[in-house]
Amino acid sequence: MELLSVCLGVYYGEFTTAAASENLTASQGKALTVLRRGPAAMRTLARVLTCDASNITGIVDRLEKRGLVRREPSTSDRRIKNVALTAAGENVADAIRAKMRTTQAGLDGLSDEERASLHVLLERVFVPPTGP
Amino acid sequence: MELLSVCLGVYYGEFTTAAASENLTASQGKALTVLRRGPAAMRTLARVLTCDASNITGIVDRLEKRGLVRREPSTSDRRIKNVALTAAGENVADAIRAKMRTTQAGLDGLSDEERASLHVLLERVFVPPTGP
DNA sequence: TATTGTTATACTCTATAACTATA
DNA sequence: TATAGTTATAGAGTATAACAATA
Repeated sequence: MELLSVCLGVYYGEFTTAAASENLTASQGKALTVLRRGPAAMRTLARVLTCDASNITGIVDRLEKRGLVRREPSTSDRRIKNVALTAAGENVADAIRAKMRTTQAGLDGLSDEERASLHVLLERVFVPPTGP
Repeated sequence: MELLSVCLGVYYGEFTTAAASENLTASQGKALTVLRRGPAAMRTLARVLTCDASNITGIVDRLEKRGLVRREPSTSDRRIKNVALTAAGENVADAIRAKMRTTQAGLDGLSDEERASLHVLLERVFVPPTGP
């Protein structure tokens, strides 16, 4: 428990620093990281970032003002706005990922077998089994 | 890397919820958790919470107003104020810890051997070797 | 001179509540 | 009626810069 807290603190600290080096807050960096997988509705973004939907407006506002994301109307539901990374946003998201050096180096220091083992153990601790 | 981010989210979310159930923010809860190990100077607290020293004033102010911590002058250096948990603060810190049920249950689900293995792997990834 | 804690300031994140436009 | 996004608001966290007291 203690060690988990320390490790996750290191990880979060490194992510915050990486985001800051691109002049982004941790929340903004996290939003870009999420959008790296593909566009998402404002509501979806709120759920993934585990914050109230009203907060997303401001976060996306600031990212959009810097040209890192854009809002696109949904074709199927006119209430929905999808947020997508711009080319500049993709570059920044990639840059943040690349700057997670300590964590990445630590992972690279493990053998494939050890990495797989860590993966399994972390999943068992943190990813709750989906009941029927 | 991806999984680490998920684990961090789960752990941090659970901690935030546990702190909120005691009407505390995550930062306040973290401060109590740190002080559980013993009193610390304002400056030390800032370093552990990885934030600027100026922020600690407000965080400790709010905790002190609720009677969870107290400021004590250092006997050896009159510039220093040590922050210590009150009895009430200890109770709240214990309550937060007890409410980290999902994480604790996940850890309890591992065998002693698996837990030891996880410990070793996490240390290798996150705790950098101290060079000479 | 350097360090500790504080204050003042500005920005961001956060939840709540109320609003609009759609469904 | 219910949902998606927005706005307004208030409280909290955050870094920066400047300050008084002490080392």
